[in-house]
Amino acid sequence: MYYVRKMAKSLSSRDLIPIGEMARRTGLTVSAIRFYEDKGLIEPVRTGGNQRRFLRSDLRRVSFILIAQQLGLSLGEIDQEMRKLPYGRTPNARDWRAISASIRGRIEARIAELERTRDRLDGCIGCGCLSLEKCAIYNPDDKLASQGPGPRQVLAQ
Amino acid sequence: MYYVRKMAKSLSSRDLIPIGEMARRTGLTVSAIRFYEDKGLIEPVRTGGNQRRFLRSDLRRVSFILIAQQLGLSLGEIDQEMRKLPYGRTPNARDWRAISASIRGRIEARIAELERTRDRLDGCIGCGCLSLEKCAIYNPDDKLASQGPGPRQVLAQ
DNA sequence: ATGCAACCTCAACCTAACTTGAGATCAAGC
DNA sequence: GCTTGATCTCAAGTTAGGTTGAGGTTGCAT
Repeated sequence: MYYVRKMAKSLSSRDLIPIGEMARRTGLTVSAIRFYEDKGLIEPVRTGGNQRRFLRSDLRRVSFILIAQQLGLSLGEIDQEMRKLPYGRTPNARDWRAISASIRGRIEARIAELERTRDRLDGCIGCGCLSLEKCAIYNPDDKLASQGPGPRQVLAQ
Repeated sequence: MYYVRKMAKSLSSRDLIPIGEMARRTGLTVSAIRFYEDKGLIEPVRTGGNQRRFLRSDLRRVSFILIAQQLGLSLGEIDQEMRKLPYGRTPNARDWRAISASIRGRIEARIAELERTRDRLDGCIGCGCLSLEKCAIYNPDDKLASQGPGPRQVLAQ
């Protein structure tokens, strides 16, 4: 009897992490962690009293979220990356290498885009046209490539 | 008399632009133009019947907004840049050169930041640690440099 | 067995940059 | 003068990534 009670205590305190401790250990706020659960990024178990308990692997999962966020991915994109893994597994070192490589592509692309903008801006500084019709910055390469909210097309002046 | 009427007509139809035409000529929606006015970025005059009428210089002003937005400035930052100009003048070619130079700085900085991240990621691909404690991406240079909403500090795993 | 910190849910609020809709008015051609 | 399209205001909705607060419950140590 004593033995069983001890086992039970050991299991719950060593491997089931309450949300406050998760917050302390990840640097997130409690509300942010709940928010991520809401978005389906983590799925803690619950105690009989309905309190969240996280597994150690959730720390790894949260680490992944934070790092990917740092790399500029939205929570939606992060969710997608994690769901690519078989059985919704928490990413391990091998997965991380694969995902990192794909993220590297995004970074490269973003850098290239900014470099193009910078070069166009250099040409533009001498020009000072401020005409949407002619501006190389406002009219990058593709005309009318419209997506999402925001300015749609270009004519002006 | 005839002369005066002609002048008046010439003035209003050539130089006072209704919001719909502004929209057509800038590619913005009517609601976006009203929104920019709301934010203080443009200040059209009004007709007796309370309709907005824009000056030709407002086309230039809107061009500036759109180009600066393309360069990654928020509407607030754009407003600040425009208010730097004496008498709230619409930016001309000389102003544009000054502002462009300052914007170029931001772009350079952003590129440098992404390059650092990319290089850290390269180191990280081989590591696969996924530990917030050690991760070079999540722990760039400065610890606890917290600003705005979002993750605050780092400990984990 | 009790006190209190930690936890729970749900709703509302926040910024940015707009859009959408309702209900009313204006301007211009015929 | 009438119709019709363009405009007007004002309120509410949208997405992302959360925060804040109210009001209520749990869990653990003493």
